[in-house]
Amino acid sequence: MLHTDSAKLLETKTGWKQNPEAVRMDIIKIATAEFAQNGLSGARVNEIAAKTKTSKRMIYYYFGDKDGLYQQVLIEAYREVREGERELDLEHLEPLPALKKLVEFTFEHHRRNPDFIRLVMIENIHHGDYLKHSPLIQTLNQPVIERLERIYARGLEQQLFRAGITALELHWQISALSFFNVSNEATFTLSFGKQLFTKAGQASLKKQVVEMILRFTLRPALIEQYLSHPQA
Amino acid sequence: MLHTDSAKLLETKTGWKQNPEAVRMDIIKIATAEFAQNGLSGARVNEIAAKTKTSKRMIYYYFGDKDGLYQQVLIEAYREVREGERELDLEHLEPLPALKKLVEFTFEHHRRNPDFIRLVMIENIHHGDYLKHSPLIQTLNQPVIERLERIYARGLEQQLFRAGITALELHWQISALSFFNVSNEATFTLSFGKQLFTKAGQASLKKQVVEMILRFTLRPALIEQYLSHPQA
DNA sequence: TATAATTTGTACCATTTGGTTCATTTGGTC
DNA sequence: GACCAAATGAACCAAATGGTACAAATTATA
Repeated sequence: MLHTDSAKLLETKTGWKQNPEAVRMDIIKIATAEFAQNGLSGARVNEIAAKTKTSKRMIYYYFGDKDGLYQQVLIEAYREVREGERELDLEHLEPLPALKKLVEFTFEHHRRNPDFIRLVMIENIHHGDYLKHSPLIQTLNQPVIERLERIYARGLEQQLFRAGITALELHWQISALSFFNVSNEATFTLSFGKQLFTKAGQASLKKQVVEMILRFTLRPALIEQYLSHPQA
Repeated sequence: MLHTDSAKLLETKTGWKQNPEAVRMDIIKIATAEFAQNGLSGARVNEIAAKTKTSKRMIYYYFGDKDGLYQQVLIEAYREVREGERELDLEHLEPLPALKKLVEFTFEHHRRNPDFIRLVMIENIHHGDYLKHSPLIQTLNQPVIERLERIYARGLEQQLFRAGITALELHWQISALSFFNVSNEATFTLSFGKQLFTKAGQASLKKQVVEMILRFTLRPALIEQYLSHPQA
């Protein structure tokens, strides 16, 4: 009975053919949602197993223990999200539109991946203890900075951007604004109402975030010229 | 033996005299640290009880169950943090210094209260379910917006600030930058190195955050004039 | 001082939870 | 088709965990 569904996935080769990779990914998918929803200690291995196409036995067979599963979930989540960012082609754009597009994309990308955001929150609650053991992450994240660096360098060259800004700090700022928007929606809403989290509110917020980054980066003399201001 | 210490706290009135409020606060103090460190499901009632001057029995006597304790911890944390913000007197300052001081204060205040930040993170993981049942929070948070509103209104009047900004969005932005700085330190460090979290890195970051808010708020024509720029 | 109400300590319990044991099935290979 | 290694299922377990029963101590009160 458990196999009526999974059989389809598993018989990619001849006949039955065991397909560990598919089973592994099925477990990770389910576990991702479960950890994101309930946290590390909040998630239940039994619950994860029940929602999986396979059994608890398999979770321990493939991942050793709960922590091992959580760790793989984390890494997979990072990989997938960073993968999604790679499509973004900014090299052929002028510095200002490139920066604008990058900010908009980051803002939307975070919004579209709340489970990833939640996993990162959870990992931060744990002081990054599980990501520590995976040297893969630096490699995975480095390109983000380099891309931003190139945009900034071009903007400097063209005397569009002011000097004295580091790509790392700029990335930090873009991340902060985009991350917080998703991570703290619940408490912010309870404290100050839903306004900012309606469709209109989010659109406005995105625009403001873009403006904030651009006004920070542009040479002041160019701000009026490059930013449209509808009502004043 | 348990009473050798607590007795001192408890005999504020005549003789022994039970002092529930002191016991309650002792429990909350310990529980705050424990929840902040381990999350809701991660924290252990037994552990909290052990570190307390009193017993597990008392926790259930005063707070009903684990959730009840967590809820009180949350509310108390909010109250205490907001209390700390009230000392800030901005009314007698000119709009620009007032805004600058507010941003700097928020940035430092978050940094100084990591346990509060962690509790808010945890509560967001739980979709704000426990704060929902406490109508006190809106009341507790409203003043922050009003204070910012007054600063902005004065800045507008003096033609220092540009039009079209809402106090709520501005507060959101200040919060985002200050919150993220503490909440995501672990994963950000693992991804991009410790640079931004050394003493020098944090000082720079604070300065950049202030600049970002001011450049966003000031009328462009006034930026060069009001912001010092040492190296260019 | 008898009595009622509040407060606290000890021992205990039912359930849940992460994790395992053992046996079986499956697919490939000689 | 005999045999082996990989993969899987079901029942089971010890420990941890939130929570409680019961009784004792303390205080206030009449």
